[in-house]
Amino acid sequence: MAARTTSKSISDKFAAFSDPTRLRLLHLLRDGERCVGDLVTIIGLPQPTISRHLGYLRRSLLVKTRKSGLWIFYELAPASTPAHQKLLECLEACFTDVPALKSDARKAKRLRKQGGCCPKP
Amino acid sequence: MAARTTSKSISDKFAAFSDPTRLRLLHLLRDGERCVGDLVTIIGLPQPTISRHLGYLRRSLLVKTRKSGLWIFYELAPASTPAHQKLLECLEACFTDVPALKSDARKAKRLRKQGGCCPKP
DNA sequence: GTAGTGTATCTGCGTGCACGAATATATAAG
DNA sequence: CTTATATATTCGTGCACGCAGATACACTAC
Repeated sequence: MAARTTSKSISDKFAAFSDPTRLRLLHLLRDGERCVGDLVTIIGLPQPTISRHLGYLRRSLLVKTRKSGLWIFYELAPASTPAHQKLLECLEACFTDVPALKSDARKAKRLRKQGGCCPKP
Repeated sequence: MAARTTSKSISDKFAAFSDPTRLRLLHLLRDGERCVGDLVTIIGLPQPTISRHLGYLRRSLLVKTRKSGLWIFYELAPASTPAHQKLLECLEACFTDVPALKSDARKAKRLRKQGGCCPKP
């Protein structure tokens, strides 16, 4: 359904939300941008896997990227439609449904304090 | 991801929302229960296709069924979690995103007046 | 230039869904 | 019991995804 080319349909956004790993990524990005390396550290899956999921999120226009030297920072895209806005609200609500989100949040907080893997601009 | 057996995870609910036909079915059920035949009439796809999508929605616990004689009535299931509640709110918001929903609503209203294909209990 | 790090993409394999077509189940009517 | 109607399921094909591993690309440092 979600093609390899940029696809802005709402169905593709729902599809993006339908994978637990992508839900974890989106949830992590709620408190600001992150570089790929930090996301890999927090989630604990291989880097190519994380990059593939981030690519999926980018193509469904759920995240934006910013390049700074060697690092690429991902952040949530602002809501473009009412349905997109409601989906972002789902993200908050999922916190009680998906157990992994809680431990992710703990690791994320710790990593912020330590500075992460890349220089903060 | 979404198994053929009953699956109550929130990811499967997102997956259920990620198909345009299922989005149309869910949207139609917002104003009360419908029998399969009426849904077929409104959507305009083959009956086995509609039944297959309804089965998917049933397994993800998004709809409930009620049997009455020869007919099976489908209706939206009440929200079971905060995320489920937000998803139902997405349904409203999708109205502006998915063009098919508008013409579905027109056909649905007309069919209500005509009584549909099955006796109303 | 070479080396090294951060990120993205490709390859191969397995699984599950979408669809069309045909068939199966269930209830009702004669 | 036979027929008709309403709904569900199965079969086969094609496609897109998930993962792991290997590799390619981009930028930086030396």
